[in-house]
Amino acid sequence: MGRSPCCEKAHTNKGAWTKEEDDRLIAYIKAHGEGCWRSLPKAAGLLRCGKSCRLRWINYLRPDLKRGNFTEEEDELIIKLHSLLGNKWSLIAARLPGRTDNEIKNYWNTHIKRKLLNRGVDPVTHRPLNEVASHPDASTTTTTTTTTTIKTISFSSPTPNLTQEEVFDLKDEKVNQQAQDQQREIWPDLNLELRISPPLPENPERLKTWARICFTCSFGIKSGQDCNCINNASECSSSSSSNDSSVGYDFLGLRTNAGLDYRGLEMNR
DNA sequence: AATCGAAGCAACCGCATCATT
DNA sequence: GAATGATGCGGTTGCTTCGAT
Repeated sequence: MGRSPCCEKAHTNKGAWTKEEDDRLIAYIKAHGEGCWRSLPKAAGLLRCGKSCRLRWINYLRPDLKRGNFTEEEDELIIKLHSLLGNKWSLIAARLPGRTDNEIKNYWNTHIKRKLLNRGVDPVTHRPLNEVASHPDASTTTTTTTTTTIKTISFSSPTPNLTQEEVFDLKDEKVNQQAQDQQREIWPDLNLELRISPPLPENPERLKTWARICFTCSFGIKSGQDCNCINNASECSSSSSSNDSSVGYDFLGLRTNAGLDYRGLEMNR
C-alpha cells in the first residue's frame, strides 16, 4: 500500500511550539472540537503538520491533563499495568486519568525502570533479575517485549477482539500457571484471571446468576432492546454490583471505586 | 565561571490499523 | 478485495536543564 506524506513538509514549522501557536490551536478546538487533524492546521491558520497538532493537543493542551509529579500510587499502578500489558502505553494511560501515554512512557523510561532495577526486578519481564539472567528465554524477551509479557496473562474465557499476539497459547497451561504463581508472589493482591467481564464470584449462589449474564450485560451496556441473555434486568443490575456498590474490580482484576468505563479500554492492537 | 556528561522531556517519525471509496 | 485516506501508537531523537567537577 502506498503512503502519501501526512503533510506538506516544505511549509510546516517543526520543533517547539510557541505560545501563539498553542493559543491558536486551543481556540480552534474550543470552537470546532477535536478531529479532522489533517485539515485542522490550515483551518486554524497554523503552519504545522496535523499529526503535530494532534500530539500537542493530546499531550499538553487538553484541559483535563493533570500535570505535576506522579504519586506513589500512580507509580505502583503503572508497574502493575506494565507487568500485565507491556509497552501498551495508551492502554496504561487509559487507567490513569489526566496522564498521557507519552508522559507515562517518558516517566517509565526515566524513573520507573531505575526504580525496578534498584528493587532487583527486571523492568521488561517483571521477574527477579537473577532469575531473568538464568532464564532460557531471557534473550528473546528483550526483543519481543510486548508479546512475551502478554503471554504471562491467561484468559479464562474466549476473548473476542484480541489479536493473535494478545491471546495466550492455551495449550501451554502449565507454563501459564507458573507465570501466574510468579506474578502472585510479586503482586499478592492482584487478580490475574484476566477476563472481559466481571470477575467470577466466589459465592456459589452468585455464581449461578453470574453464569447466565450475557456479554452485553457484563459490560454494563444492557438495555432491554440489546440484551439477549436469559436474565431479567434486575438480575443483571444486581449481579454487576457488589455489596458495596462503590467498590468493584475492572477487567484487569484491579480494585476500583469508580464506575467502570470500558470505552477507554481497547485491546485491538 | 566554564565545561561536560547525564537525565528529563517534548516532539518527530515510521508503521499499523481502521474507515471509506 | 484493493486502494487510499485519516488517525493512533510506540520507538527514537534531539534539545534543554541540572549537577558534578
